[in-house]
Amino acid sequence: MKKQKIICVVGPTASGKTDLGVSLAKHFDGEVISADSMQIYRDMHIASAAPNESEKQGVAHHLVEFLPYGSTFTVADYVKEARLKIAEIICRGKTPIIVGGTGLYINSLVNNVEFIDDETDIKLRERITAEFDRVGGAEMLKRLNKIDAVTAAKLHENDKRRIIRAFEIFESTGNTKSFNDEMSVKNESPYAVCMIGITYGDRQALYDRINARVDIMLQNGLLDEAKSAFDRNLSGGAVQAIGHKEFFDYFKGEISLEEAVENLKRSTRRYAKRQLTWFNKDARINWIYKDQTDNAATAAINYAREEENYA
RNA sequence: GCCUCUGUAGCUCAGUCGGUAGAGCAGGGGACUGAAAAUCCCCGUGUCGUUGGUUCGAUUCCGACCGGAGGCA
Repeated sequence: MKKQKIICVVGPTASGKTDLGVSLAKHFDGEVISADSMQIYRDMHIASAAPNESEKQGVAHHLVEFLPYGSTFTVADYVKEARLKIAEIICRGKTPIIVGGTGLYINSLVNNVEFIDDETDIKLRERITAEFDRVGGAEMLKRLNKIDAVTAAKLHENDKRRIIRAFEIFESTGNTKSFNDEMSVKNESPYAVCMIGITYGDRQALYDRINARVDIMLQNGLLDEAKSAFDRNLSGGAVQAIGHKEFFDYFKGEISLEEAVENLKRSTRRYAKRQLTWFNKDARINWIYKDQTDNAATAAINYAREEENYA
């Protein structure tokens, strides 16, 4: 079966992915599918840097600001939705362009990871978490080693979330996480993907961009947006977003606004670094360095044109 | 002008009763399969202000000088 061609734009926050995605969409008659774990939520438009109508330039954008702030959404949900969107776009005879910075979402989609069709069992998770808190990470890891040595060997005793998840998988499916992981990538991907990465060659230049963008967000009303999130006091994926939680201590009167802004900038910088760590190991990515090229859009279009850049 | 305090990592500061030094923050590297903007792991050589002296040996003690802060006039 012939593989479906898709273009994928990745990179750290504030590197200009949105812009580049739109340029590619216009050139290749495409539609954008976001791969961003925060832009999916509503009511955090400024913090998540979701594209506004003028930035979209008439290009259709999918999986952006379509979920209530307090809801939960998982990688499995993402892959399911994104696959549907890709199929729809191809049906329309257009090119799907995945744009985003959430490495886990992108990898899972592009590598065709198959998730078991199953809801997250919160009760089970809570039970295992309580057990973890009772006996400690070292003991939990020891127990995990008995049922799934492969996974246990990869985890540190402090890696609470992953240890808990490993037990969660075992108890709900009866299979080990390592077995499920292996099974999850058995089927070959139906996509031929051209991965384009955008960043700055000079780390400091990226950080300068990030700092400046935070200041712009503040001018655009980030504080009010964060305040209303604070007042609603919801739970769910969105509360983890960088951009709101950094102001919570300020609203409580524990730190100054200035400190909160510095914390926000720092969190964003660290996030960008983690994103780079994630993407740097993906050999398929064709990198564009914004501070070393005159025209990022042209460079990206050239990559997307060459058949050899699809894998 | 005199007196006191002070000068150690990018920043804030410990410390060495004399054997060339270490924390926090910043920063760097890595991991990542259902919370992922989350979560987790690893990483500290720097003319110890400059310059003389004492000493086997000085960042540490003494002197001078150069910065900085405060006080007295």
